[in-house]
Amino acid sequence: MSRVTQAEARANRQRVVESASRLFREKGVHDASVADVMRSVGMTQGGFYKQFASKAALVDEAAAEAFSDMLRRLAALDAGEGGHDAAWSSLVDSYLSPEARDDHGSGCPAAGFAGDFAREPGLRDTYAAGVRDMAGWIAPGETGLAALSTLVGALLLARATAGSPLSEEILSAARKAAVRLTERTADGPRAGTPSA
Amino acid sequence: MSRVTQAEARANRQRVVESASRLFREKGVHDASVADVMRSVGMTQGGFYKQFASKAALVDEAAAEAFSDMLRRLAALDAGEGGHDAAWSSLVDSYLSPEARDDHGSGCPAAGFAGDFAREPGLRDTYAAGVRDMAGWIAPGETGLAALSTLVGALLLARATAGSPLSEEILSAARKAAVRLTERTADGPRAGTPSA
DNA sequence: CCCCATAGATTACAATCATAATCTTAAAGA
DNA sequence: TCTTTAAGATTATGATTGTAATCTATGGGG
Repeated sequence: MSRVTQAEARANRQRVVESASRLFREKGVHDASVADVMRSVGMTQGGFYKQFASKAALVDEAAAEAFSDMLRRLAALDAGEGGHDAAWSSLVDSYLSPEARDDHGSGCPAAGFAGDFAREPGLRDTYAAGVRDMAGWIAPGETGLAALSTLVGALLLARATAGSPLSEEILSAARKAAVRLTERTADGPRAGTPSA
Repeated sequence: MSRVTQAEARANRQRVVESASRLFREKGVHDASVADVMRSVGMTQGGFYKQFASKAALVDEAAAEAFSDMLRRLAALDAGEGGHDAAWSSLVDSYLSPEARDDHGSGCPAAGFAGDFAREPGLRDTYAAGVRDMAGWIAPGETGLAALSTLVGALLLARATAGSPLSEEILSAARKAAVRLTERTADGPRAGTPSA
């Protein structure tokens, strides 16, 4: 069986990207094979290279998809009551929750792809753009970058120590620290002010 | 050629563990094969399973080795002038330097192994113990855990965005934030005080 | 000095992988 | 309707992997 509508083919391609974005975060880029990804959408690996130049190209698209998904969620948080401060506080709580720690598949792409992009030059632009956007949402300038670092580091440490009581301690400690990092400093105008 | 002194064999085993601890951090656990590790110490994969039960067992030993190495370096920092505060400040600067970002091989095991241990239950005890020790060195209680999260997150983000100017921005922002996290709070006794 | 336990070499194995050529069939264009 | 084109299936390829059996020769204990 084969040959579907152009519209169906485009939808299939999109389903591949979306499923890949989950699988790559869940099992890791290396442990999710092309065949795994295709099978997860009910297809065989046959048509893969008709749609993607290589697995690396799919990784790139999957990361982009995951980041844009995350940014959509962040924008939705802003629409709630309490403005951005409340949205940020809410993000910290959900980002560093035990549920988010255990759910690798739909978690933060900055954390989920960090290990895989660290050794792969060439397609880091997508990742860097996503990180910049996420940090920018948190707070402008250095504050956002520092707070995002804390979130990502705590999530990864909590995942790698899951099962130990230390894992929850890390989440709890980082929750407080992240909020503290975005509070106004006593001796400055705003914590988020760009540096010199 | 084969059969060496018991002492030589023990030394060879140790060299394997040490080389593995570098290689696993440098290329990733998945991309450093057993044959790679053995070849890196001038041997073939033949004798590997005479010394280790599995690759996972070597990963465990390699991580333990990397952590004890890191802790030795931390202890050495404390021996310098200025006491622990100066040691901590010095660690932040070196930990979040561009050199440390680019040198995956001898870098922090909490960061280098984070991705690999996140999906591998069973041998997380070694990793958790190492993380606890490192955080404890930084500061007691939640402060140490939060500061370590910031360091690890920033290092991983900086690595995954290396080549982009964002990478240096992350390092710089996190350097300031890490120090700030360990400063005494204005409205509390000590930042590092254990929580409720 | 002799026997044997064993470190390490050689070789083999069964999986799994990314990639690709080939085939089939139905959609798209005329 | 008829031809072209491409989506997806089937199958193949060559490399790499973790693991392991087998071989060897040499230290170490007697």
